[in-house]
Parts: sequence; C-alpha cells; structure tokens
Amino acid sequence: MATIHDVAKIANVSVTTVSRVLNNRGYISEATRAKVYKTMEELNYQPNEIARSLLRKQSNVIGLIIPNVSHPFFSELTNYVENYAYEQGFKMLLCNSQMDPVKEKDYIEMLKRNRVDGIIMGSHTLQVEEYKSLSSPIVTIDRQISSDIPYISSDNYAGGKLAAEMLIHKGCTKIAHICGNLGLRMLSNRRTDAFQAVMSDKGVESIIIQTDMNVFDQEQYELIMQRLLEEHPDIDGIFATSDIIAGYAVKACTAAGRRIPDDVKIIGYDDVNAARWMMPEITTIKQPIKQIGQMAFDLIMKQMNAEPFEVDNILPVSLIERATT
Amino acid sequence: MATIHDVAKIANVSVTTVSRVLNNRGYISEATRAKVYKTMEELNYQPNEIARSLLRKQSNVIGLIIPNVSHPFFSELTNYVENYAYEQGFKMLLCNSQMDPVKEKDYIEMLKRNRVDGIIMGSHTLQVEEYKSLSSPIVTIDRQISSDIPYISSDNYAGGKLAAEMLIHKGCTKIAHICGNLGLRMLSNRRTDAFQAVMSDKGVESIIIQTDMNVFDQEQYELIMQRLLEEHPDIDGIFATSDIIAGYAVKACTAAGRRIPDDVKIIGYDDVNAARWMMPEITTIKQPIKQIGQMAFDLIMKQMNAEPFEVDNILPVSLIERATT
DNA sequence: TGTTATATGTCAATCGTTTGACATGTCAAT
DNA sequence: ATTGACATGTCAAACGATTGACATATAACA
Repeated sequence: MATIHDVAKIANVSVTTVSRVLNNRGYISEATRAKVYKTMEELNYQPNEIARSLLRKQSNVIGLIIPNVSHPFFSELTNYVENYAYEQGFKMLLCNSQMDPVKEKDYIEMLKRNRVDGIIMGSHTLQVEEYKSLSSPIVTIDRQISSDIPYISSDNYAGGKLAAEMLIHKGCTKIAHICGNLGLRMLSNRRTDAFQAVMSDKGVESIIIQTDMNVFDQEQYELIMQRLLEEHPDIDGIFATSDIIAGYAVKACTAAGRRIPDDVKIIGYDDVNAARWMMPEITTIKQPIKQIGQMAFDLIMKQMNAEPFEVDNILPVSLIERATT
Repeated sequence: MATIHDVAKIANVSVTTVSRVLNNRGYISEATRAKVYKTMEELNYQPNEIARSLLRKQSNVIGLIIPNVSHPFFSELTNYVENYAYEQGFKMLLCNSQMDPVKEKDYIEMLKRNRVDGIIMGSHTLQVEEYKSLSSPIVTIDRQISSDIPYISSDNYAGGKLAAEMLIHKGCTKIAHICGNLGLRMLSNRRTDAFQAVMSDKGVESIIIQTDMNVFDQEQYELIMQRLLEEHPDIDGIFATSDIIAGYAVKACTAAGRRIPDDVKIIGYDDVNAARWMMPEITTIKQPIKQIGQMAFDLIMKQMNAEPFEVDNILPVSLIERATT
C-alpha cells in the first residue's frame, strides 16, 4: 500500500503539500492539486485511516451490540443504524452477543480497545455495574441502566395496553401472553405489566409464558405453543411479544384445528417486514424501528460532541391491524 | 483513556515492562506481572488497538459488503460470518450497499482506507475492472470475477435442476420461475439456466420473470405475482429464487383462490429460517449458509497468511420438501 | 569465584499521518 | 521599492504501542 510519502516522492512535492491537498488547508495551486490527485490515482493511494484515527483520537467507528442479526427486528434495526451512520461518515462494527454474558462483556472490551466513538447496546445480559466502567458514549435500546446513560425504547406500556385492549375489544375471554425472559431488566417487560393491568382491570382470564427469545430455537416455540394449546384449549386470544412468535402461534393454532381469527385472535409486536410475509398477515404493534436506529446514532453523536441530549427517549407505537384479529 | 505510559508510571515500572507483560515476552516476575495487571485494572486500561494495528500493519478487521442485512439470507450469512470471525479474534465492519453501485464503490474504498485485512463481497453491482485495484484479500459470494479471486457459491445449477425436476415430477405442466436481475453477472443466474434446460428438455411450458430482489419493496412482489396469475391463470408450478418470493407466491395464489399444493406447487430457494415461519411451510432448495460464511472467512485468512487456497468453491445444495409441493 | 538464568531498565526507531512554526520564494499591486 | 497574497518547502513533535539492542543487577548454581 502506498503511503503519503510515496505520493509525495512521485509527485515531486513535499509530504506536507500532499497532506495539504488531502485536508484542504493552506494555499495550494490548482496545478499542484491536480498533480497530487493524479499521483494518488496512479498509485491507488488511500490515506491510512488507522494512522489518522490514532492522531485525531477519533475512529469514526461505532459499535452495535445486539443478540443476533438473524432476528428480523435486529436485522432491520442494524440496517437503519448502519445506513444512517454511513451518511454521516461513520462505520459500524457489528457484534452478535448471542445472549451470552461472557461474549457481551468481551465485545464491550474489544470495542473499547478499538476506541470506537460510541456503543449502541441492544443486548442486555450484563449487570448494571459492568457498564459503569464505560467511558465512551453509549446508548441502550430497551433498557434503562442509570440516570446518565440515555436509552431509547418505544412506549412498551402503551403497546402492551393497546394489544390487550384490542383483544378484549374483539371479544377474547381467555388470553395468553408470550413474553421474553422477565428476569432480564428490559423495558419490554412493561408490555407484560400493561397486559396484566388491563387483564385484571377488565377481569379477563390470562396466562403468561416466558421464553428466552432465541429465534433459532424454532422447536422451543413450537413446543411452547403446542403445550399452551393443549393445556388451555379454551384460549381465544394470544398476545405475542414479537411477530415471529405470533407466526408460530398462528401455525400452532391452525395445526390444532383452530381458525384465525374466528376461534383465536393473535397479535404480534414490532411490525417487522416478516409480519407481512406470513399468512394470514400478522396484526401487530408497530415499533418505529427506523427512528430508533437513527436516534441511537444521534445520541452517540451528541455525546461525542458534548451537546445536550435527552436521557429518556420513549417513542410512540401504533396498532397495525391485519388479518389475525 | 489511560495509556501504557500511565500504567507504567502508576505501577512504577518501565513502559517496556508493561509491554512485556501485555505481550508475554521476555522475563517477568510474578510479582511484577501481578502489579501491572492490578494497575491496568485500576486504571481500566485497554491497550489501544489502533496504535497496535498501525505498527503491526494488521487491523484484525474484515469488511462484509452485502445488499441489505434485512434480507434473511444475508442476515443469516452475516451472523455466521461475524460469529466465526469473532472466534478467530477478528471484528467485522458491516456495509449495506443497498444495491447502489456508488455506495458499493465507496464502501470498498472506505474499507481500504481502514486497512481491513480482507473483504467479503456479497453485493455485486460493479464492473469487473473496479475490483482489480483491490490489493487486499477478497472473496466473493455468488459471483466469479476473475481467475485469481476466490469465490463461493452453492451449486446453483444443481439447485435449479432439482427444483425444476421436482415440480415436473409432481405433475406441473406450466411453470413460472421468478429470478433476480439476470443482467447482474451473478452465479445465481445458473439456477435459471438449469431451469430452462430442464423445461425445454422435458418439453414443459415455462415463464421467466425477473425482479430486482429488493425485499423492502413488498409491493413490487405483490404486483408481480398478481399479474403473473392474471396473465397465466393456468400456472401450476412456481420456482422462486428466494424463500421470501416464494412466500409472496403463496399469498398471491391463495388470494386468487388457488390451493397450495393442490392447484399450484411452489418451491423457494435458500432455506432461511423464515421459510418455516410461513404457512404452509415452504419447500425449498437449501443453501449451506453457515458453511458459506465460514468458508468466506477462511478464504480471507488463507490469503492473508499466504496459504494455498481453492479459487472455485461450489457447495452442495439439497432439496427440503415441506408443505408447498 | 565465576557463570548463568532471571529481572528490569534505558533508548531509539517505527507504523502513517497531521500540524504548527518558520523559511523562502514568486508575482502583482501600490 | 515595498507590501502582501499566494505557493511550497523543511523540520519536528505527536498519537500509543512494540521491539531490538544493550546495560545493569540480583540470585542461584557449579
């Protein structure tokens, strides 16, 4: 790889001059500028960003830690974050924690060693203290860590309420709610809070089932849904905490000979693209994924530039009614 | 952020000594080692990988360029690549080209500026010459660029053949094939070659429709499928070049009142997780995505270490029969 | 007593780039 | 003839870490 010295030598100018055209500072004649550019072209020169980062103490890289990109919610989020970061001249290191605390910790340290300008945390298997050592800008998605670390989430309580009320409104009398691991301190647990509140408020019978949200473990979902329907054949409403789970619910109900939405009404969460690939299309609570991604990046930027920022960022959700309710 | 100098000063040893414990070289007493580690802990010191990369001329970063992580095939591939890279101590910069040649070119240059140790190209909107300037290790997925750049693909011809023959075997007499943009020089076009060969060989009527493979443009797929069924109501077999398109085919057929698999048999491609979220589950040609991801990374490593490697890497596919045929 | 393994230190160069300070021109306008 | 804008050069320090060469010191062993 050619260096700035090679360019200088070939173009017959000083390194300083090359640096000046590269960074557009000081006086440079058009002739020299052209000559330097031509030489860079010839040598296929690309300035070494590693050296620049070292000097500038800024890498223009952010890290994104999520459980797994294969989950539609995270793959869409990742896409938005990356795109938005790219527009602002930043790159993104992707880290799949696979919900493994050791790996998650390891990733955080790796990102620090690589001096990323900020970390977006979408995976939360660690204890709060573990984050304290993080000096770099950080923003969490769907988890509130401390009063000075900004977080973004959609309005989970409202979402849970919306879902629960819609099922009741549609006439459901026994509703199951499939959620993630409530032991993890995630804000998505508030969906469950809202669900329970509505159920007890309206006096509707309900069942809550926790899962570990591992999309890969397809069998887990199949089993859970199957058992649910066996143990509670009279269920007529299901509120799943993701569209994918809702999809499994649809399949299990159909397999059990129950019609959707006539016998059982199902509502998912997220409104990922996949919700429309399924048949029937999944009714769902839409999270503004694009906005979450952009806001996450913006909050990193604001911290980097020491601009003021909001710590609590709760985005609105909306009900998208499709064919499963 | 603390530097190695800070650690040395606080621990009351020389910088060289700290470096020695860090890199495990030379003689170090247990006492000193412990003292240094303790100090690093206290200062929350993480060695600056940027400085290391600069000196070592190796970043331990690879770049992955794909059209869009939101597409299940790529999100699964990304997950495998990242995981495998992580196991070997590498990080991954993710780049979504969005099928934009300008962006793709820009990404390649960005990755070069950042001195990544290798690039895995899964997006192919550029002309062959554009890749010639790439001095770093590179491997392409599903596209053959030149005789010295290794590529990986699954056996597309065999996959197309398998799909076509299975539909005919199941009694289809008029088969539509929905493929990607054949203008792009991708190896997946060989599926279409195989399809056509089988069709003409067996004398079965067929229709070929190109799409631009943009998963986000849901309406495009809906429209295409709808028009296809209107113009050719007698179609009884569909071979889609992805499971997602197959999903849309299922929906359109059902909407048109055609039963699956009785009236129309549908086969997809890839065998992504989503193929099993759909109902009925999609019959498909399985690509070994995990293996593709690992091999891509391995080929980068081999080039890096100047080890011998295979240029042509064609992985086997298999037919997974589910409910749509 | 001398030899050797162990332990640590000093020093300087290196990776590729940026930047400030300063010097030395040329050329045109006053 | 003087001034000032423009153009380019030289030089050195800095970013944070690694590494080889070399010096020095202690402890153990023969």
